[in-house]
Amino acid sequence: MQGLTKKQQAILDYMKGFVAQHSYWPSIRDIQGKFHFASTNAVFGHLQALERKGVLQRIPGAARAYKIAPEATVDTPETVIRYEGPNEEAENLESLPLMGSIAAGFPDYTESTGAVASMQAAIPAGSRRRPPQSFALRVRGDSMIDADIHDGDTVVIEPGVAKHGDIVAALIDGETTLKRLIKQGNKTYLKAENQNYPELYPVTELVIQGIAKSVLKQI
Amino acid sequence: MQGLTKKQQAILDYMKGFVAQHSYWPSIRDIQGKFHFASTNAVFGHLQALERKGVLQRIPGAARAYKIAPEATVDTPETVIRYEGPNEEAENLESLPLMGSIAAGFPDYTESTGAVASMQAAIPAGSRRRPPQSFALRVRGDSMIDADIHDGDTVVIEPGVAKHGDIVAALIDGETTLKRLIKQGNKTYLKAENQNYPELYPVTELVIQGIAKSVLKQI
DNA sequence: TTGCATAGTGAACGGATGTTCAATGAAAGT
DNA sequence: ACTTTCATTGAACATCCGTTCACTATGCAA
Repeated sequence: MQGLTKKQQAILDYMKGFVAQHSYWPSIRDIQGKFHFASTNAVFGHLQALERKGVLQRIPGAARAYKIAPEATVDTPETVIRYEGPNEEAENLESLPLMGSIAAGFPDYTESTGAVASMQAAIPAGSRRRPPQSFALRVRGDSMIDADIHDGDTVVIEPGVAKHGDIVAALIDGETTLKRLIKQGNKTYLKAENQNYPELYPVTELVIQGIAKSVLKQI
Repeated sequence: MQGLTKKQQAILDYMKGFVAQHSYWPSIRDIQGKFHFASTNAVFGHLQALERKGVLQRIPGAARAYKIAPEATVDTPETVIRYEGPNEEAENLESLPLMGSIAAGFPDYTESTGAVASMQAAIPAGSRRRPPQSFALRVRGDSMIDADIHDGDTVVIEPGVAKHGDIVAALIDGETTLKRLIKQGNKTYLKAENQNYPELYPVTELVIQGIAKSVLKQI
């Protein structure tokens, strides 16, 4: 049960990004096209590997249907946050599965890759009533403590167009990080809310998975 | 651009709920089965209607692939907190209405409860392993700011036996207040976490509605 | 009445998509 | 050297699933 291969990680990242962008999963042939495989079976094998390693769950026979396995590592209860309108039926309710953890620090690979492997991006569709497509992420790291977001907190992420000053979940080097979005002219930065961290983190290509709307803190 | 039909709304809600639970969209036949249609075309027509009305976007030819149009109307977010185990079915869920708002200050205002009546907290029906019965309360007042609980926050309350040091929702003079429970010998106090408030609030008869387990903060 | 949108049945088509079989080669561990 | 795992090709299969066609029925507005 070791870490993921480079390509497995890349495929997983692509799937996460795809889902975050489209709100539905890619087909095997979508992935095949992206990675220029000559056979769908190449993708199929990787997906099997991802499932065998426990980071992805396939739904046999169903098209564009996957689940990201919740983090197997030690953590507190699988908290789920849900938005709901008044007087709604139970079946109409929406839950935000806890997709995994999010790094609040910049990716530094001093530690092994295993811990970071099982992140998840967005999924879900959303509620017409309130959040369009929301999901919850557990925060790891301390780079946002000045924004009162600490290690172990759970943030609710909503997809949407991020503005200057928003706290966003962004995909950097295959890992989702939580940072404040800074726009200066035509340049974009990600800023950690921690005096001990470098002020601005310039980015050219940026995949924003959503905007942090609220924080759930364990007392 | 009139509103949705009852059935259109129901189908849309079902799709949203399905995605929230499974992290992938339902197929047309999934919907068909749910609503006991004899033909897939019944669903197909409704999906077309939903798309024509602009609330749903189909991706032609792609299976289980949809997008939900962001909602135009703006209203106050009806935030609800919910605990759930992984891989839980929606049918097992039950929702309990929110009790109202909770005063984080000692009872001093005389306010009606009407404004906050419509929130709901939901918990899984079957799973005893997680919170037995949880509910959410919106915090009013500032008496717990030293515990990082501010006005407007939402706290998740779990029934249970409160220990010394727990933050509890207690009923005082007919109003629920949020305080830290202090036990000294055989005496019990409620303590506000605010330097400007009196340290201890002695109580003889105490109705504890639950223990605050987590806080949801709007960013 | 005449439309027109909504709502539905029943059957069928065809493409999209997951899945399997056979086979090759490289890298890594025994 | 031998086995295992990983990575990939190529072709084909089975079916899931979106889509279309033909037809019926209701309620509503012009």
